[in-house]
Amino acid sequence: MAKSKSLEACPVYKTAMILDGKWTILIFRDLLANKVVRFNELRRSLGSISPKTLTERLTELEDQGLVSRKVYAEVPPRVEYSLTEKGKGLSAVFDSMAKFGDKWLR
Amino acid sequence: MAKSKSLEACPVYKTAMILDGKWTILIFRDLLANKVVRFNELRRSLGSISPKTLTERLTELEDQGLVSRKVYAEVPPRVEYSLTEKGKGLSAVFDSMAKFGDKWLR
DNA sequence: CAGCATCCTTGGAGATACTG
DNA sequence: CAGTATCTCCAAGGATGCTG
Repeated sequence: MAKSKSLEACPVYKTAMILDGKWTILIFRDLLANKVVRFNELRRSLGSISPKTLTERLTELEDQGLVSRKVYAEVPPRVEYSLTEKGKGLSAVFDSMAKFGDKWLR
Repeated sequence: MAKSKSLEACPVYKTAMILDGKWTILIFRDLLANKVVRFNELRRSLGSISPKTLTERLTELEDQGLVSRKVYAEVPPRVEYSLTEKGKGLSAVFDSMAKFGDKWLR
């Protein structure tokens, strides 16, 4: 979903832009289910995502304040991802989507 | 958002697939606001969508049973689009997205 | 009016190899 | 382990002209 000018005012549209991307909702799903996840852990649970794409999505989500990234100064490196309060705010959206899906899709 | 195998079971994911596409949520927005809309009317209110794309989206939505298409045997032709009950079922999703947007975005 | 047929462009994502 | 750097590709959309 590419950006559309003139709609940056619509809260529904802005929320939709957050959820855009082939893997985004799956990342949220994992982060909602597990409080804290590491990079390769997330990568494995998503299945076939490339590291480039995962990094891109996570960086975007972090820049939007939806995901927090904690780096531990260890060897080997450890990085943990989790949802911020803002990110957790999306759970209501997911709930309503689940309800719709359960009722109308298959 | 391209399809991902193995997730056709997740109701959230399936709902997200419905909403995918650059113009889809905007089309729903118009159809939720106005009970009935004609092709060029929709086209104008969306702004810069190409007729090809609008036809594609509407056909998809019709195939999914979300939008109903009524053709009147008149000259010039008149075609009216509106939401089905299933389509209206998405309003709860839009509501929760609006709430999130209002609270967290801007 | 409501599309359809064509051609073209773009960027999101995949694959793979490499590094601090 | 957690990424970065490249290269490649395809499908979603855009632009435009035509038609029943």
